[in-house]
Amino acid sequence: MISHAEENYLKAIFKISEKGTRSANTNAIAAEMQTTAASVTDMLKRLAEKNLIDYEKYRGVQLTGEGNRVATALIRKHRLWEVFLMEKLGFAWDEVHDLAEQLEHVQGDKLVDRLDTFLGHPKFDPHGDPIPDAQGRWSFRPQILLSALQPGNSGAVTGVDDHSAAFLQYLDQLGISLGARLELLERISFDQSMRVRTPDGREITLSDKVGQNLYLTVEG
Amino acid sequence: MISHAEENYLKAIFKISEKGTRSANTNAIAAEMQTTAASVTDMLKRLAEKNLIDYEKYRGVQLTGEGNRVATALIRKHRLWEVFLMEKLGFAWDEVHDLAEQLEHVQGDKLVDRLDTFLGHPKFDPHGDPIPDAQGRWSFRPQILLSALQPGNSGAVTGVDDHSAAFLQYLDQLGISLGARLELLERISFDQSMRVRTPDGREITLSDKVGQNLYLTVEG
DNA sequence: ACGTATTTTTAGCCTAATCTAAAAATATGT
DNA sequence: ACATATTTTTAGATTAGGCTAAAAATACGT
Repeated sequence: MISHAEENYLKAIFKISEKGTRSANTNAIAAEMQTTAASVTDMLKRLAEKNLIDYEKYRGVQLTGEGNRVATALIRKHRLWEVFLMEKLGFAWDEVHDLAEQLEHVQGDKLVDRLDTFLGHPKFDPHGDPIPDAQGRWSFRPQILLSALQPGNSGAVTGVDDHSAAFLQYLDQLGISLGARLELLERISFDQSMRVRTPDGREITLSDKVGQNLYLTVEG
Repeated sequence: MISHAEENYLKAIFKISEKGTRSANTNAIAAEMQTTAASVTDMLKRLAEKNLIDYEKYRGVQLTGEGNRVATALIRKHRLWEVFLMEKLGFAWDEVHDLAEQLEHVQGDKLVDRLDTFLGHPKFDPHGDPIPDAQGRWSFRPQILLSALQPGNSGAVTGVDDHSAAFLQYLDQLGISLGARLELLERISFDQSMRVRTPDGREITLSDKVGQNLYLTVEG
């Protein structure tokens, strides 16, 4: 039996390890979980005891095969519920995260699999993040940051890096949603801001910070 | 803030009070919650402290207005999720209870209301139990037990009293689902068993115990 | 109405998960 | 390489929720 708290720690460790830059050390986990380092140490002992992580004092942690399986299943559930909330219940993409955070802890493999079928086996969630399948396999697609695009080229928005409500609401306000085709017209060398053409033909200016958080897939 | 455990106690107290026969005393609550009387006493103190119940030592409990509101909202969520699981995900009616038991604790009024809209504002759940609306108002419809029906009369199955998987699976096996029209042909005086005609024209025999757990609505 | 049975509460203990403060280990800068 | 800074762990306390065993209150049968 794995508690909700334990599940959340496994997910946090997965996320940190995924980024690869930082090692999954105690402080990083504490920051991700919004808790104290002492609490994290406590929990790491418990997770190691259950063979969900490999843990050596002062040396950071790594998920075991089983820990990875649990974290992957959790992410699958989270992202499938996000799709449900947006596609079926009409929530906006900045509203789904907190609800999915609760729904992902509902137990029942049959539930997840039927939800997956009901939604038509989606491969990506409303933020463009991949949804692992029932066997834990991930989908990939080539995507680059808007800020890495050469002026004159265009692509479809397929993901965001920053998942904050503030960023997502700003994108809504700009009329940019997942799938929107953007053309990079010009890069301003002074502040790295970008002049971009939106799907409806408008020309807008985006800051470099926006460009660093928008993933595009360049067509054919 | 009300914890999951507190919510479950409120729901249990509601259920016991609803039946009316027994008062909501400590032992009844312990039985309903599958726990000990000592644990119940502890919790009752906490719930009284939060003004969710009226509690006098040794004298049983009653929900306050607020306690009733919380319990009603919980039942609303539970039953809406049951409808979702059966109608949208194709679960059988003996499978939905345990999943709904988890889903009902997901917080978010907007979620419930949107789910309600998505499902078309159902008034009854897959077991025929009424679903309170967002204001806590209940739907009623006239229904009587099959065992109280006069031979020669017929009605549509609109509810079950026993919600156990064993009973529901037996009904499935008999080809009796919600909405099925049954005609009571004959009552056997020896053991109170009943000869009944099913929607597909078959004649079957049902025990009195089955008759005591099947609610019918008699048309016109 | 009085002794017995039942119900309910109290008391004391347990586990999971969290916290703060202090100690220990590791990392870093000159 | 050594003093200082940072990170991590330990120690001890807290809260929610649950348990068992014993005590107290209430109910019941004759």
